[in-house]
Amino acid sequence: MTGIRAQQKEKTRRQLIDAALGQLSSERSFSSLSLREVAKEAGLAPTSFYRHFTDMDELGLTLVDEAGLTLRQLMRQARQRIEKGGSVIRISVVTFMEFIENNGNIFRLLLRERSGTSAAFRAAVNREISYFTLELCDYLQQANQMDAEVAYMQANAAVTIVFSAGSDALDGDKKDREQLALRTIQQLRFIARGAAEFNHRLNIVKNV
Amino acid sequence: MTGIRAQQKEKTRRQLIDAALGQLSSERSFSSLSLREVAKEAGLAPTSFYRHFTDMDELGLTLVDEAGLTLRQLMRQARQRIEKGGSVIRISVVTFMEFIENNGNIFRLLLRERSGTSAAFRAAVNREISYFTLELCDYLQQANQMDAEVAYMQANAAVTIVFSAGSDALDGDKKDREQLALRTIQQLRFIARGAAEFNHRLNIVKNV
DNA sequence: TTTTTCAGTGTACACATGTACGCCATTTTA
DNA sequence: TAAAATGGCGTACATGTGTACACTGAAAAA
Repeated sequence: MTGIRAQQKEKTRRQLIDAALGQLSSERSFSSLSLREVAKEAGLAPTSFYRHFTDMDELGLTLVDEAGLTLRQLMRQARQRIEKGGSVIRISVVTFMEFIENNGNIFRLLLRERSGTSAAFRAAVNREISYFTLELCDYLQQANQMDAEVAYMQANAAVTIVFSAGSDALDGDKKDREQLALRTIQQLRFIARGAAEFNHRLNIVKNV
Repeated sequence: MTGIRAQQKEKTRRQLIDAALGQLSSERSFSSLSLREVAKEAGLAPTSFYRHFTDMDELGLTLVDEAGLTLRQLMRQARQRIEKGGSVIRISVVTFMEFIENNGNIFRLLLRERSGTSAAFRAAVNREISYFTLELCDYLQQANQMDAEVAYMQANAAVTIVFSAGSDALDGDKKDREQLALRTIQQLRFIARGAAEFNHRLNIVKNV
């Protein structure tokens, strides 16, 4: 017994989430969405909204979680591609750019709420990004036998660069995005090279 | 003759600008400010606002210009310090962190509107940041005899990293900020090292 | 079967917003 | 000095907002 009632409730909850996501665009931020708008878009009376969320904020935090999920799915996709061989950096950047093309509004949500007016939102977004960073950090340590701290600094810098490029990509066309990808790849190589060198010197010191 | 009238007008215009700036905080973004609030804070009747700006948007763009001005003043300060000797990277980062401490709300404005819902705002902020980047790019070319494109990529990456660190610094305390500064300095060194090496290889190719 | 629970509705209210309009007082121009 | 321009004010209005409240019908529990 699933509970026909709980099932229906879950369904309209999703409608609310999807309604909110659907209203996001380059000229519409989550904070500019009203409870009434979202409820209307979901085909609900305004007051029914409260049966699912106490607040627009609560809905928003749910969206951020949703975005984090999409982000992790992105990473899985990238890893699969990497296992098939090729430049790790290139594949990662290209995958990320594809992600942005297909999930522009979700990415915008993350970008905006990261510097938004709600501390809870900022924390939630930063948490998602830190997962992202830590996974990359692990990878660097394992694949390149890197010092933990050096790996973290590289991972953090790389994620920052990639997210910033993603932000730029949102406003550009296909052509811009390709050029942006090339630049980003080069910048990530700078970082990787600098970190590797530092790591090398660190190893020498350790062995003495 | 200054025109006692124009003089007074300029004064209340400033009051509006300052009122808007004054209302910005970590939990209050420009887009959440209402025309009435700003007018009230400036000691004006709501409708008088229109004597100075057609729109809140127009006020906002003025604020972005203001922020750009502050940013350039920051660079001047950094250059002065650098001329007195010391690590360029360290001095730049420390200066930037000081800037954030003293101008948190202006910096927040830039961060937020860069990913905001108004294309005009985004363009304005990106313009200011590109000035910032280009100046650094010039410096790198001149001081390190760097290839133009490599210098640009380094400058762009460095500015991205520093801005992102600035964003993180906004939410932390003094202690966090110091640690953040150290990390940022190291990351900038990674980038500088990687770029320098690439530039070196480029020179070899050119000389053949 | 009877009772309880609860997702969803419609009405209603107080409140904040942008801005049109007409007025005033003072500076500026003629 | 007379006329025009203009910064600032108060009133007024339509619109959108969050949410309190009482209600309904169907599912779940007793």
